[in-house]
Parts: sequence; C-alpha cells; structure tokens
Amino acid sequence: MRKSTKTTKKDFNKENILNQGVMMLMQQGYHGTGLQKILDAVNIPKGSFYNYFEDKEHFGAEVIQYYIDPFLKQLAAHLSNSDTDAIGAIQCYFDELIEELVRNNFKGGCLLGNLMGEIGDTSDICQESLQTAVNRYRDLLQSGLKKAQDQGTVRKDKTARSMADLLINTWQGALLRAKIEKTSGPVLQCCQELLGNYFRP
Amino acid sequence: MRKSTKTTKKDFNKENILNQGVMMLMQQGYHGTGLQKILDAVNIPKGSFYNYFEDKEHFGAEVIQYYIDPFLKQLAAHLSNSDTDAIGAIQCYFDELIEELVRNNFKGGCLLGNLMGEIGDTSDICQESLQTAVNRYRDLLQSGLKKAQDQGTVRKDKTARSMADLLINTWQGALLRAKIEKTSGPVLQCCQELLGNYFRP
DNA sequence: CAATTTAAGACAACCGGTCGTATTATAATT
DNA sequence: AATTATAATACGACCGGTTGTCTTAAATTG
Repeated sequence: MRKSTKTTKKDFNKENILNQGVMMLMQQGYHGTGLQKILDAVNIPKGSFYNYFEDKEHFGAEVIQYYIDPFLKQLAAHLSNSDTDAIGAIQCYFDELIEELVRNNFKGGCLLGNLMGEIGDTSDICQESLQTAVNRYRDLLQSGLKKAQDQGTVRKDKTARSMADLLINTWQGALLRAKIEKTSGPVLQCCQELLGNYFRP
Repeated sequence: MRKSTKTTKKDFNKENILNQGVMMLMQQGYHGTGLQKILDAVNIPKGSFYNYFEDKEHFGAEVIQYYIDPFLKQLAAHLSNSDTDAIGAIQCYFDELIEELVRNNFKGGCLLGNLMGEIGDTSDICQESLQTAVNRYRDLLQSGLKKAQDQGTVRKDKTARSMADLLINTWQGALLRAKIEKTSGPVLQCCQELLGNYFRP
C-alpha cells in the first residue's frame, strides 16, 4: 500500500481532534476552549497534541479549513443538481442551513463568523485561514449567482461577486442576531430580502 | 453637596475599569482578556474589582451597555440635527463610523458583534445585555428610518423596523469582513447597497 | 538495533475568585 | 459637638484549577 494513501492511526487521531475542535471552538470560542478539554473528549493524551499540530494557533487555522469544507461540498452539490436552477439551488442550500440552525437551537452559529470576531485581528495565522475560507465560500457563491444571471433569474446590473459578498456579510450578521435572540427571523429575513427581492431582476 | 450627585472615588474607579474593559474586550475578546490585565492598566488592585462588580460575567454585561451608549448618543445627535434629512443623518453617522474604523486600521470592530459571536450563547447574563443593547440600537435606527419614510426619501412598502434590522445585521457582518481583510470595502458596500439603493423608494 | 513516533508528566504562567484585614466614611450616642 | 459604634470600601496575598508548551522516556517501527 502506498504511503501517501494509507490511513494511519495518526491520521485517525488527527481527524478526531479536528472534529472535536470544530464543535468546541464553535460553541465556546477559541480562548474559551482549552486543549485539554478537546483532547479529553477524544481520549488522546495531552502530550500527543504536539505530534499532530505545531501549536494551538496553527490548530485553529486547520480547524477553520476543516470546518468550511463540508459547506462548500454541500453548496456545490446543490449547484450541480440539474433539477433546480441556480437561484433555487442557493435558496435550497440556505434553507438547509436554517433547518440545521433551528435543530441546534441556534447554538454555535458559524465558526467563521465567531472566530472573525474573536481572533480575526489578533492571530495572523488564523486571520489568513479565515480569509481563504471566506474567499473560497464567496467564489463558489459567486459562480452560482453568475449562473443565475445567465438563467435570467438574477439582476445583471450588479456583479455576481458583489452580491455574493453582500449575501455572506448579511448572513453572518443575521446569524449573530439569531444566536442571541434564539429566533430564525434574522436569517429568514436575510434570504428573503436578498435572494427573494434585492437580487432579482 | 447632595449625596446623589457627588462624584466618589468609587465611581471614578469604576468608570476607569469600564473604559479599559471596553478597549480590551473589543481587542482581545472576553476569554482572551484577564481581569488582572484590565486592572493593571488602570492601577487598581485585584481585590478591589469585586467591590465594583459581582463577577466577570456581570462586568461584561455592564461593559456592553457602557460601550453602546456613546453610539446611541452620536446617532441621536445626527438625527436631531435639523440641517440634514433623516436618511442623510443616518448616512453621515455611518460615514463617521467608517472613518473611525479606518483610523484604527480595522482593529477591534464592534464589541457587540464580537461578543455575540464569542459568548452570545454561553453567558445568559451577557446575552441579555447584548439583546437590550442591540434592541436600543435598532429602535433608534428604526425611528430615523420612519422619519425618512415620512420625508419621502425611503420606501414605504417595507417597515422601518425590518429595514433597521437588516441594516444592523449587514453592518455587523460587513464589520467582520472588514476586520479580516483590512479594507473598508465591505462596510462601504453595506451603506451603499442598503442606504443608497435598496431602501430607496 | 537504530530511528522515529507517541505519550506521560513537569513546567511556569495565568485564570477567576476569596479571604482577612486595613482604612475610610457614615451613623448613633452621649 | 465630640466621641463612639457601625458600615462600607480598599487592598494584596492567596486559593485551587487550568492554560499552552516543553522535556524526556517509552513504545513502535523499519
């Protein structure tokens, strides 16, 4: 078996730590989550942590990418679904996010938004990771909106990129509001006003 | 001198702690800021803290209100300025915020947004404080938008309240983006798209 | 057996919070 | 008005626990 494809115990442990890290960093924040707690939860001794990660900061940066990947895959899946048009796919995607949010009683919200606020300007390493994560997200959303423009369901007098940016920003702000008010109102409004009204031709 | 108006040393110290707390909580977050650091900065011994505040959580809740007050006053001042119409006053207010943001090189952002993300769902006491702070902000913005509606500069087919909510949310999200990208682009876009376009009749 | 990976525990620094006790201010009593 | 009694505030040492990181030895591997 080739070395590069073999699933080692090391990879398995590292993934466990990342998974737990996503959950706990989202719920309790970066400084609010100790490495000990993460490692206890996955039964990996503290001394082992530094075999997998350089330090907490680099770990945070990896968690960010590990977190955003599934969202990109989920959105991409919707966009490549030929049954619905692009704007419908995007709406459907956000509906799923809202469902999940309600299911979790608005706990956590979005790791990207939370970490942008908490350490977005104090950790260079995490800042860079946040930038690329958000940019990848924006690029995918932009491609979807471009497709919708071509399909005539989205206005063409604004660039797909600017609309993608606006959507991401409003979504993040709405998530924060939903979190402290425990209501889906803000996120519903975000989708309705932008995807349903403002972005329409 | 009447008892209720006398400025005691206690009030002076408490204000100093609150001021320093606003700065440090905004820059380093709630869990990233130790009480010791705050107190060292204003030269007040550790043991004195608990004469002024019940604990760190209640202190955080007070910091939130202490932080938002000047913003409300600033916006209210613009709105009561009879030289400009309401929508102009709001735009002028946000322009000032952007100026300040650039002056600080996008460090910190908004304490409300940062704390909503970090402890908005883990501290009941701070969550409540965040709710009332945001609501007070929204109410004031709503009254300004209502005035603008009456003046015919803002569309009337949406409620002033829903527009105020949307503006706040987009603004918060844009602040996060501006923070990690060190650009005023997001906040400029927020004002331009909403105040300049979407809210217009 | 040599080389590399994993893990156990030590480490100093720091966390939020408590304690008893000075010090000061207010109230009560002579 | 002077003195005493009571309360409020100021303070720094100290608590148990936790932080992120490092050193070093054991286990595993080739």
